[in-house]
Amino acid sequence: MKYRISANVIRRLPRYLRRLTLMERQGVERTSSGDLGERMGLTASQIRQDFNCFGGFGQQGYGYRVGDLRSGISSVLGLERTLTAVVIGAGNLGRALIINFNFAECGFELAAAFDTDPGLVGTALRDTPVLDAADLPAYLASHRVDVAVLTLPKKYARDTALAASRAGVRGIWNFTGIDIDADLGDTIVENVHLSDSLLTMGYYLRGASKEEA
Amino acid sequence: MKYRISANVIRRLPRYLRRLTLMERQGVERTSSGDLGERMGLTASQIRQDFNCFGGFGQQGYGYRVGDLRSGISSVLGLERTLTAVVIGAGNLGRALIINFNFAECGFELAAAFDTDPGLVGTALRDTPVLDAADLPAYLASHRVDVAVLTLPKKYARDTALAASRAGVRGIWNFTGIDIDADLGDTIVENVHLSDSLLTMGYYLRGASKEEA
DNA sequence: TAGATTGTTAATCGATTAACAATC
DNA sequence: TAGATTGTTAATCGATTAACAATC
Repeated sequence: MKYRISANVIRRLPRYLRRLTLMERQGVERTSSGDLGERMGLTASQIRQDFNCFGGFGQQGYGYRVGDLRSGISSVLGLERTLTAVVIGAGNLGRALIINFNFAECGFELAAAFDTDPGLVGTALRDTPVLDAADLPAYLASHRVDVAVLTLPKKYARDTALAASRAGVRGIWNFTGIDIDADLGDTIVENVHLSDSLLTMGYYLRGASKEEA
Repeated sequence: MKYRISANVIRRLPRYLRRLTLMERQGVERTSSGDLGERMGLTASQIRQDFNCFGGFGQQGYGYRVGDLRSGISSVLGLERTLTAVVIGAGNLGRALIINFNFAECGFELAAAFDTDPGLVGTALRDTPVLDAADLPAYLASHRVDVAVLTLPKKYARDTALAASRAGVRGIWNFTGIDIDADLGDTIVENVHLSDSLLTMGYYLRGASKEEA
């Protein structure tokens, strides 16, 4: 049990979880660092190192039981404790998340969405009520909200994040495409920059064709 | 000029580009590794190392001209050469990308979207025509498409990726939430797992409150 | 010129890989 | 027991940081 787990390891945990969930569904009951490494493109060594950050999930000479490993990692991520989220901005992206994204599988309950569109306010999207954005401050004051999902226009991002943070929201999942680097105290901000991912792929694509030429 | 640029450096380039674009808009004309590092939370050393992978963008004793640096990085990413993309699946997420995502800024032209919904086929979403998914093979055969954006249901992901790859598509930007690890030759797959990002934040959120308790 | 800041080399740090004794 | 595979320590590799001469 290491004192401090590196961010690299933490960022691999969701991948492990995903793969193990898949294997469990496929009926695979047993695995080993070698087997898992092959499936995931990692070395057996790295996998054993990673798992040993949290104390032995495995059994010498046998390997790992898929179910135990999955629930062990799930527990390291804290998934048995459900946190509460609200989506702020029910445009296309907000709706996509509300309707398609599996918050529960990530240990979150999606309690409500907020929007300014009078045509949306009062409706529900797949069991999630859409409330008036004007009522957000009152809502945050009276409900425990752990995470605010920002899917509203860029220009409101900063102020909304600041207000949410001051109202006790502890995490901001930010899809607005701008970096929120205001002083939010110890509110954690996870900036999702889809463009980073496409730009990176673009680099490799263009590089690849350059070598051909 | 290093022989091989590490993936770590490449993944930082979009962040540099974003920040420099912002600074340019704000009218900042000049910067230094120290200044930029402070703005971005990186060390001056690292920034100089990163930039020197591509040959000096700066001037000793002066620093970097923001515009030059931005266009230098833009050029490293290959943004002057436009690639072509199509979105496959015009549900909420697909529409969110078509309508809100700035493909042009990432060096892509969004040529078309594909869906099976007869109510959508034939319409246009912000200048992007929505075509019948049944015509996708014919389209790929007759148009150069560099990247397919997968925003369709999970179950079609693998087959669609395979078909696209065989039809000459060189990159798959995959939002379906499953890892596509079929043998796609040298087609590059960029899997976007939004859940990874939320799970990671969840880990830190839960950890933070544990320490409080 | 003097001051500032790069480009680049050297030192440190951390992460990955290899090796192997422990043990199921 | 013999074979397999972990947990863990040691070795390697790469990435970040520090230092400093070059130079604008």
